[in-house]
Amino acid sequence: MRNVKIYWSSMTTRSASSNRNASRSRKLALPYTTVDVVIFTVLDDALQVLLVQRRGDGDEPFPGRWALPGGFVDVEADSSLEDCARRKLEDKTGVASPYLEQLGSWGSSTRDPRGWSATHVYFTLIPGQDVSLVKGANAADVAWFKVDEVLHPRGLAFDHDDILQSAVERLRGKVEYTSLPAFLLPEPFTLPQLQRMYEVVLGRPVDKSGFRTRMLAGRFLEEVGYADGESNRPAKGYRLIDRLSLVVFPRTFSPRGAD
Amino acid sequence: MRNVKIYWSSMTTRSASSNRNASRSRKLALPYTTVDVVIFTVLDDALQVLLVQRRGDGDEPFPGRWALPGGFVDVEADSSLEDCARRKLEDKTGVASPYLEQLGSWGSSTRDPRGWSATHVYFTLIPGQDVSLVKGANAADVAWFKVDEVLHPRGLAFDHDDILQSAVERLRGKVEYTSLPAFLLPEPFTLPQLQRMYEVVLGRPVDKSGFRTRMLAGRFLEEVGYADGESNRPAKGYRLIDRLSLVVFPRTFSPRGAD
DNA sequence: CCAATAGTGTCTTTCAGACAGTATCAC
DNA sequence: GTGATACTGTCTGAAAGACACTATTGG
Repeated sequence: MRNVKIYWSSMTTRSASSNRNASRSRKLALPYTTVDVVIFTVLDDALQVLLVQRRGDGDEPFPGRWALPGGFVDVEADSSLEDCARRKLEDKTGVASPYLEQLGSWGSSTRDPRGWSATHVYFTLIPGQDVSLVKGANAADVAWFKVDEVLHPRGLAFDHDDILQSAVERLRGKVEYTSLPAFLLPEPFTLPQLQRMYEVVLGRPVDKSGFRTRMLAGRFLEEVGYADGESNRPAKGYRLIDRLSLVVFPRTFSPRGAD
Repeated sequence: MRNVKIYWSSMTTRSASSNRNASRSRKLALPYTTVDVVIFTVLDDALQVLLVQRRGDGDEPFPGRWALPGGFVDVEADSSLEDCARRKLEDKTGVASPYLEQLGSWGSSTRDPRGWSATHVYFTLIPGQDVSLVKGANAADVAWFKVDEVLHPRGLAFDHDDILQSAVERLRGKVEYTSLPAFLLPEPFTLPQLQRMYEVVLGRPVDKSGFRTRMLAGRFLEEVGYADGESNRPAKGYRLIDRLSLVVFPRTFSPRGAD
């Protein structure tokens, strides 16, 4: 025998102030709304993440600390959350990545010292080579960091350690059964290169034969000439048939149900 | 050769107004922040979702239309997004469901006619029996609906059709390889009952033998006596060892890689 | 005995994992 | 030829799918 409130509790409270279209001058305090982007790449055979150093002066929280790129939603400029995320990604990297996935949202009264805030987090994978140029042409406050070194010891601004942790788990999880790592390579790429991406992200070797079978069975790659080899047998070049969508394999790479 | 902005664009704009802890009286407009909950159950051998009818009077948008339960984050009362979702769930159902998963967030300038808004969506599964009492004790504006009938024709308020669609896809997807449907049953339950939950959600029959092997191999159930049968062999009763966490099976139920 | 549902055994097919073998380049 | 890397073939073992079989209740 429980009781049930009939109307939306907050809704009711809110409409009691009887201003419908006014988005300013209200009674109820609104949380801050931000968007952050976790940008992964593989450089130097290591999984890396793009971080931005917060300003050391002024009155902003976490001065001088490194953080995920992101910021407040701009009601005038951003038409949607994904739109906002895409712009932040392009601002920092110059890359208009087609693949952008929502990771989740984090919101609480304590995560930002300025007040109640909620952030919508997206993540993406981009080819590292494309961006190194940008980084070189810039100052020290945008940089790639090896994920493992960022996570211990933890030290990012806000709750970005938690967010990054989640992103890495999601990434490693999905790599087991999707074609995600293909987004880490510039096209055209070879199967051995792609295999390397899987190995770097997963942190373990992958069998060559099984790997090739799987990739080709996925029907998401199309041949496009040969890569110019170094001094051995040249590998076939491939590119994604559809650079937007992800292929899901029917099984994971190695069933971990070993007990 | 791309260019890179050094500072967070929105952040900069914002701090230019030079008020750090003030959460009111600013220049920048803030989006509305809401939380919605997709509450699933199985009743009458059908997957159902809890909906709330919006008020027909007043100046609120989508009067009289059905919507997912949810509403504005209350900065005073809610300490976090999940906290907020849990309260809304309990308000509507009286159930303090241990399992609550974040589905994603939807935010844009157009989804709410009152202005830029972003909603954080959670979803949960609860035993239908527990709640039917509550519904009986109440008026007509909280009710269960068969998911299939809600989705076509679509007709929910806001973008709740899209959200529900996503929730159903996520649910069906995860049911293939997790123990999710166990949350649809009151404890103790039997394996045949659990199998039924899988079949209802997936919309197809599941092999008995394989099903039992899988569930028992998952080591997430513990025996607890026998169910009092009707007029045939009584089944063993089980309950979840850990009512909070989900078990992930190494493979999906039926590899859909059939082309 | 029968009906009905719970639970098990067994065969087959499929497929990942392992690894050995072959192919094609530079020198 | 050698060395190096790309690519393929084959065997094996584990597990899912299908389905027949046994078990335990009430009447």
